[in-house]
Amino acid sequence: MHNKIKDLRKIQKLSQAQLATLTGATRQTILAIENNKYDPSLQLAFKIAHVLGTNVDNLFIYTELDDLPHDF
Amino acid sequence: MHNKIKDLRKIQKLSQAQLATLTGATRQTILAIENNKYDPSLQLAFKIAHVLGTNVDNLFIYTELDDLPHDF
DNA sequence: AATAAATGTAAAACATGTTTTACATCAAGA
DNA sequence: TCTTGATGTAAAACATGTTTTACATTTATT
Repeated sequence: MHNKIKDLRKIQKLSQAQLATLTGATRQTILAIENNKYDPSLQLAFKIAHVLGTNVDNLFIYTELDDLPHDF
Repeated sequence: MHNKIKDLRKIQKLSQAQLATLTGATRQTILAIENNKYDPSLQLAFKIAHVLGTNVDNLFIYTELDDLPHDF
């Protein structure tokens, strides 16, 4: 799983801190998600997509890798 | 947040156990999500949507309530 | 009515996601 | 060059999601 958050955020000229405020999350969370440290919860995914003017299916790219058990 | 999983699962004539197997989750997880005990992870949301022949934005309904802090 | 399959309840252990705090690095502008 | 804003690293505490196990209830089938 990866995502287009950083790209869309920059298009909107938002900082990580601003996106965090707009989504009710913290800057650390936005940072971690942008850098693929982990994936957001479904709720946060919806909020981010909404703020960035898109939807979850467009913002996040589900890869075949995500079908494998997590210890691969 | 709520979802259409139970409805779409029944249309496909799948049991909770079958849907669990097809998505790599357990029956308890499917049960809990169908009954809104909690929301799935983003990965699992994508897998369920895929198995049920739809997408995340269609399968899950994000409500205004989800914008409130969790202690409301 | 009896059996089996499907669904529901419950709780502990574990995995993942989020916040908080603090500090480091990088880039841009004064 | 100094300062500021933005981004990155790190780790502990906490919240949420998932599995495992066991058992109860409902629904369908014979």
